[in-house]
Amino acid sequence: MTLPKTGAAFATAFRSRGLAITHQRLAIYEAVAGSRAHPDVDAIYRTVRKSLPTVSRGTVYRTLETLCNVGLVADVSHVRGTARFEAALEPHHHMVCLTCRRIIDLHDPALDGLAPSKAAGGEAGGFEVTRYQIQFQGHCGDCRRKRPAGTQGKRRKR
Amino acid sequence: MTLPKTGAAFATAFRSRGLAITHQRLAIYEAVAGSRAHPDVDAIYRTVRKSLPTVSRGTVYRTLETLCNVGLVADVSHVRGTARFEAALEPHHHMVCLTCRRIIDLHDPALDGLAPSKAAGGEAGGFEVTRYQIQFQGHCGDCRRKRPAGTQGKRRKR
DNA sequence: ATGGGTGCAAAATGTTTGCAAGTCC
DNA sequence: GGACTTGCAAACATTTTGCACCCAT
Repeated sequence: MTLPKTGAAFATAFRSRGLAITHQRLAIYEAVAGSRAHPDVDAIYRTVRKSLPTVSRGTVYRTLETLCNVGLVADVSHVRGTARFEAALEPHHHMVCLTCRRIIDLHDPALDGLAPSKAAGGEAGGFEVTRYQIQFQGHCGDCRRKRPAGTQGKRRKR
Repeated sequence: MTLPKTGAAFATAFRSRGLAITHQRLAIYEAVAGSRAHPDVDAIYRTVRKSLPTVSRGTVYRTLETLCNVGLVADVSHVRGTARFEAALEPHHHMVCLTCRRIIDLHDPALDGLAPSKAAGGEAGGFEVTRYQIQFQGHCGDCRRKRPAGTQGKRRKR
């Protein structure tokens, strides 16, 4: 689970869910897995076009959603959708409910003062941290009460 | 700096930058400051319409950008813009360059195992954390070398 | 063969922008 | 009065969707 999934892992993830393995899906997955740049849809689209000149953007969108659902790919910006705002008070963190998209403020002194250790960030060289923010994702009390549990929604609408 | 800015702080922030204080700006700021729900543009627009029935969405967008720039309001989802993806490896964190928008992976064991302390989240009641992700924001080595320093860009394009 | 997947194009969202008119200092 | 703001509408960018055809299983 540490390095890029092999084609085998890819095939397994799909077969076990009854999803077809297509050239497009493979190519799109490889485009993401082969980049360290956290590419956006357009970058992925352009990359895939090189090997499959006829793919459409629609397929890229649909496939990325599928890949996210099967857990092979992740959307980096975990709070997606329309922009959301808050009054700028002192820095704090957020708990994001994956079911109802509610965002709950979290002020917790225990989480202050973190910093990436020098050793860690390979490419971190010279990165100057202005501030940071933690997003705890999960399910809020309300939603857990409503839905049994583990009954996760699909990818949220943008 | 702890509780919602007063009208005075609002006026100061604007005057000191030569920005006009208008009904719209005040109402929009109050709509954000008066909500704990991290409202999106549309929610803010609808709230403001109650007192200023003629405001336009354009003004809401522009004003929110202005408020972000003067530091009175913050965009909750700090990694905004188009959706960006990565292969799902083990959980890790990100350093986001505010200048060039580059996202750098950060694997740092020292940052694992965090959890919101029970005491903290007032509304946290029953929130079940599935995972979490830290975003360190700042400026990457490359950008710091190029621009003197403190020369921050405006709000990034969506 | 057959049902899910793809390509294409249109539609739906969300956000930005140009410009004339209005407002704040 | 002059510069900054607003409202409006059009332009843009991004993402979603309907539908006919195609291809993995």
